[in-house]
Amino acid sequence: MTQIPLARRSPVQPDACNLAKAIDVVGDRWTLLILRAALYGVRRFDDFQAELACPRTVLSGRLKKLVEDGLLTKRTYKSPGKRSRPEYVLSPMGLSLRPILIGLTQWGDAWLGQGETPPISFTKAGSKSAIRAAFVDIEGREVRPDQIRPVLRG
Amino acid sequence: MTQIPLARRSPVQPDACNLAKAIDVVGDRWTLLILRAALYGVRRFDDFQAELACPRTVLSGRLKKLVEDGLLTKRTYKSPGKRSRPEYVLSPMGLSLRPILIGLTQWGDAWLGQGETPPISFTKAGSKSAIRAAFVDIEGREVRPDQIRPVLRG
DNA sequence: CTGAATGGGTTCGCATTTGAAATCCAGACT
DNA sequence: AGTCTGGATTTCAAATGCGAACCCATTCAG
Repeated sequence: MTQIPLARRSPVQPDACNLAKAIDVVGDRWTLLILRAALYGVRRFDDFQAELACPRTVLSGRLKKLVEDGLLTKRTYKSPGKRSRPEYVLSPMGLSLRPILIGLTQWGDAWLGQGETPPISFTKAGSKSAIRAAFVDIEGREVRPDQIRPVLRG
Repeated sequence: MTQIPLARRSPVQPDACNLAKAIDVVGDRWTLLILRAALYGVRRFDDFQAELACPRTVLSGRLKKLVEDGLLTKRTYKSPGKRSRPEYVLSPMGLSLRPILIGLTQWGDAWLGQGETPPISFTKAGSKSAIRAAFVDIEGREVRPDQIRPVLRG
């Protein structure tokens, strides 16, 4: 197992680090739960609310921030015979978080699932064997975790 | 671009979902920032504090929770001529979050980096070309995002 | 033309969490 | 004995969170 050498500070200041910026955008419980629901296709205010069981104030605030940050797009839908309503759909920026949330799901399956079969898993279309989050080189071949090396700019 | 079909509810109840459980464990700004630092090798209370600039109360609480949840291991170190101190090192459970945080870093590079060269990137040992987070099938070959299919248990 | 129903919020009051600073504590060094 | 230092807890104001109630516009039913 990779042992990480002791460091007094991280090599990149948090405020210059895109990971820290990403954490500012998605590093919040409700925000992550909203994105989880959105990736499953939930789009409407009341559906989010039923799904998350969170205060409407919080939901309203988080949706607004997600739209401002560009992860969700607010647009209008209209079912026939009903008035038009806003719905919140994932933008490309939001959609591209999918691998990360699937990775986190699988991490949860491995460490928090108490040995039970995961309720949901992922396969390649047309295949039955499971896929997993990993790293690949430029040619799409897997790179094992102990082969990963950080490189600082400069 | 994959368009996700409308759903009123997600296919897995949040409290049965390992993603939701994972979010309960790591879905917090300070927790994520602590893990970020830990993955770069930070281990000691004051080093975390200098790195994060967060209240010591909050840091103390988060470290305790991370130990309880099993992501960090509290152990003792002793520099010669100094008294022994606790340090917080990543457990295997914590280490296995690395791909996810690297993935999130690259997501931030892509969407929040304002076109600048990322301050840190990752390569395969002995190679110069960058690696990226992706999905692989059982044989370690990449699976494109639009090929991913969720499968419910049952 | 009312009146209720529905979806999508906002307002309000209170409880919890957070932040910043001060304090505490144990062991090593002088 | 006194001081320094890393690792925390205490204190209290300020921010954020929660839940419930309320508001608003539209549509449908009578």
